[in-house]
Amino acid sequence: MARSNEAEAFFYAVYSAVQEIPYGKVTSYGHIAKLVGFPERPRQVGVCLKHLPIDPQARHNNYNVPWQRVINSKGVVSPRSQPSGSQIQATALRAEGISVQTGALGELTVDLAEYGWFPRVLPSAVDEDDDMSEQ
DNA sequence: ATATTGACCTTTT
DNA sequence: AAAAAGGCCAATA
Repeated sequence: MARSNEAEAFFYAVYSAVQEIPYGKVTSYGHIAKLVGFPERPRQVGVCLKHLPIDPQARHNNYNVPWQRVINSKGVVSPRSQPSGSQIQATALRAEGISVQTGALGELTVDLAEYGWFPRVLPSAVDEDDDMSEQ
């Protein structure tokens, strides 16, 4: 089964990375992509998560994967196809104590400064370099 | 079989 | 400052 060994590895890597997200924290698709070693493929991360809770035995599904903790880089829950889906995700996030604000257009925004989880991947890129613009 | 879409991100106007 | 374009590749049409 599976498509290719490469694709399967990517799926599993993504699921593992998502499982690393602490409870009550969120991260972005792009960061997950970086963690698995493919910073240029954030969209495929979404493809992987889309497969998750739908079919229990369709593909490498894993109910232990907290897909809800993955949002886009703007700190907004991805609207996805149906508006209800984002609401479900927002509800799940609130259940973890994450504050999700609803915009006028139904945009579900999360404060990345508070709930964002972005561990640095690079081994030794910057050490004593003080970042002054952080917020 | 080819063509378009999409739970996105970065770089470039 | 905001908007457009490019890129990526599995899944769907």
